[in-house]
Amino acid sequence: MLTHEWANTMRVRFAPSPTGALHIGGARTALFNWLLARHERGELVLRIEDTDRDRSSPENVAQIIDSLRWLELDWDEGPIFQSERSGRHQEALQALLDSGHAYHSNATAEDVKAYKRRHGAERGFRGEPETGGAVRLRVPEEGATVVHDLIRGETRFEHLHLDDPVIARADGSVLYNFAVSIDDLDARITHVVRGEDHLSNTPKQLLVLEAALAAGLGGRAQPPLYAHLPLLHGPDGRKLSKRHGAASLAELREAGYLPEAVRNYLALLGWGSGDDSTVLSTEELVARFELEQVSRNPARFDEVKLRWLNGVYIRAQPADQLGARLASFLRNSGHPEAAGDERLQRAVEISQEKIHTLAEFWPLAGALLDGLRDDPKARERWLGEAGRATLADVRQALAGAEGFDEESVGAALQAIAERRGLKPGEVYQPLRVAISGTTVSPGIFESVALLGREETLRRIDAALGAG
RNA sequence: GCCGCUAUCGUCCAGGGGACUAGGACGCCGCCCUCUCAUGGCGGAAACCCGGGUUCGAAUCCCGGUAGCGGUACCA
Repeated sequence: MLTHEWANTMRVRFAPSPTGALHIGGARTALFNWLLARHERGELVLRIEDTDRDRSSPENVAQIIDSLRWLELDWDEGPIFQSERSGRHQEALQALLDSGHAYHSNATAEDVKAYKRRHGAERGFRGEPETGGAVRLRVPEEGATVVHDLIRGETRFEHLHLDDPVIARADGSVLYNFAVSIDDLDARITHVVRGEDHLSNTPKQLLVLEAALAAGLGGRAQPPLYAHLPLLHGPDGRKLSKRHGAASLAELREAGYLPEAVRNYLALLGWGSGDDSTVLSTEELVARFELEQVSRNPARFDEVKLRWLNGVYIRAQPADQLGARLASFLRNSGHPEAAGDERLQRAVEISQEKIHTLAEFWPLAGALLDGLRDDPKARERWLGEAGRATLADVRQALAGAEGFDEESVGAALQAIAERRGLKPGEVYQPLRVAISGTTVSPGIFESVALLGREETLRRIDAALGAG
């Protein structure tokens, strides 16, 4: 990775705007910056771009930081709040005004349109210096600004096509393209890694940077190198939004995804490991991550694949760790009593290979911890006359079983199937419905053993008496 | 409209002039395992956007078209 001669350490930044929750796209950008910084032993700066006073809120800031923490991404500096840097911004703005790189302009959006109608649609707006109004950056008439993008190669923007951009409002407050440039300069950022939607902004920022440097701002610093990441889309190919599936990190968390699985999955969106491997620990991701391997194509967020990957991580982790995570998940998702249940750990163990997300645990095994589920179809199908007859046998066998662990339960039930000449399922399904209320549960022997003899018989009796 | 980016299985990622009868993963289909649901194993269907050009040879390089996306704010 090339480093600037003016800096011996790579410095990258993640700069979310607190106008909403942290989106999956934003999280991917954060992750890529984090991976890059860790891979290159560089530094990551967190900056909150809150210059849009109307849409930014402290709640959103807290939410974003909370999401980053949940994803277990850390940073070396910040959060720096852009809004707290207005003094510096004013100073820089004045310097550009003084040096003639910027000028006051009262031109409105309508004036710009009219200008283009006169000069041709492809011709950028150029204003005349006035006494008041907004501040525009003076774009050089000749030449072009070339973005040497680390992912896309060179992209050339002819100055002819660029409007003189407004960099400060009439009230003096600065705008995004200006604040970003000055902040990157001051923070001595060496590499800007962000979404492709910023590619078109880059020449403006480069122009601000050049003007600032020419005006004596920034000391020995130089403009950063840029890398524009392909955008992330929803499953339908359209922009990611709340309308389809989980769109924010918070929703992913509530859906029971594990942060390490989310990191793994997100890393695969727009980046290839180089050797076709898909399951990569965070350590491996850090070791392998290269900006050069980042794809230029937009990617779709596919929750189905995330779910599969999440299942891989769920199965791979130690059962006691999964138990602890499930306890905390249940506590936060409306089942605090189950979180404290001493049988939870065992219930988790017998469910581990059957669930893909933390949220899938409760529907599968919750009946073992609290009460019966209500599934009329299941009762109708399995607790009819034949089912109840079988169940009566099952009751007797279980009541008289030697012990009540998985093995003895299994032995007792198998004996019934043989004696009555039934297929295993014909014995197990009535029992499953009797003890859980539904047709889906962890393994029947394990489930019965977990319930214990007393509770199992109680539930069987209820089923036998019900019809 | 103008400016820009992108284009390989349904999706993600490989392949970057001959090793391509285009590889891996998810998903899908079939079979096996099996007490439900899963897991696991085996097998299968499935793609180089279109048209020109360069070349002995193009998925790969060039041009054009088309499509998708982004920008075009006194938003970020």
